[in-house]
Amino acid sequence: MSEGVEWAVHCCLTLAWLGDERPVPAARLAAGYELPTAYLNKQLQALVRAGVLESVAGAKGGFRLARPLEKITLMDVVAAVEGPEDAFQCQEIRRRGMGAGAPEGRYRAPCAVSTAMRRAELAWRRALAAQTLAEIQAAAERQAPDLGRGVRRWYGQDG
Amino acid sequence: MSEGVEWAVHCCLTLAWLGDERPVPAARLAAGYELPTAYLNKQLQALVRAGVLESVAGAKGGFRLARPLEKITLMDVVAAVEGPEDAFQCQEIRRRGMGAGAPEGRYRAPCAVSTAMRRAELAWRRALAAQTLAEIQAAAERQAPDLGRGVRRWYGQDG
DNA sequence: GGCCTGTTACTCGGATATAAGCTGTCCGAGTGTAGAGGG
DNA sequence: CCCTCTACACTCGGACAGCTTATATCCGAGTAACAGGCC
Repeated sequence: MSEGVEWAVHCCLTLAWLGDERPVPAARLAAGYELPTAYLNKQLQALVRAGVLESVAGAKGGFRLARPLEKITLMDVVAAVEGPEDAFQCQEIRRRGMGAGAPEGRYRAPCAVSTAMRRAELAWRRALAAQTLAEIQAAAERQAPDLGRGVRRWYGQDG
Repeated sequence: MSEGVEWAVHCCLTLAWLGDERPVPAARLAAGYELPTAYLNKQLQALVRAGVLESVAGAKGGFRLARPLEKITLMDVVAAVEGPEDAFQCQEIRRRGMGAGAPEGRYRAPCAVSTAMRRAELAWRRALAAQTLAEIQAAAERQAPDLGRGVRRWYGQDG
């Protein structure tokens, strides 16, 4: 899996801690985690296309959350970065080779292998959609209650 | 996800339909689905290393199931082909940049983002482990009851 | 003093190189088989 | 007729290229802020 997912989630949490007062530039977010600025910008653009973030152009511009953290699920972020298509793609190899001269209606029903894989992937997607970023933020603050304050201080220091 | 997973599952089903009378060469299995022989051989070797298949060397050699289909889960096959490591790898970016000068015990607990992603992946793995290849075979035969006969006929034709 | 305008600096956004991993291929080591020869 | 030895052909197994995808980077279009000039 692409590591851009981790970057995206952390950036969303950071944006939430900073509040929506003013947008945060990609370069600033990248500095906060020592990430390559331009490449992180690419991931943020994907989040904008998915409707998770909003981008503000011009001076004092940057990115901000498009909606509150309670309404953003892990599924939204993963789908934005990794793409909406399924990880397992059935190539229908059952029709090739020995299955070439099969009667017409044999392949009417989807491949049993594909069905089984899709069932597992659905469980994954459901687990992702069941968790909002707000819950993750709450879990992080349960570990370190002053995390939000620390983020705001770091961004206020020289930003 | 690698398409070798689909190949591996279909080959296991084929081996089960043919029975354990005699091992089946990789070239024969590849012909059955019009797959590149040498590359399929690579995937089959991975299954052997995982203990799912057994390989027989020499003339009249080939591959056979190491245990009955009821005792092989989708998880076994996926882990054998894709590798046992998790898809989501936490890079611990929370420690970099703004989190560099944090106190000692802050990162004692695992990252909340990583925990959330791991939870979803665990659901995926559980769904994979809950399905045996025998159940998939049963589902396939429910769609086409004469599938096993067809496979045996094709392999008996010129093999 | 207030308003308008031109400049400017800063931002996003997409087009462009580079590296890694998946896909595909090839050849050698090993081994069971089959056949021939001898007892 | 049966046993043994030898040569062989077939198999797996790992080492070697080609290509798609992910990673990283750069530069241009656009825009909001700001300063200066004009009313």
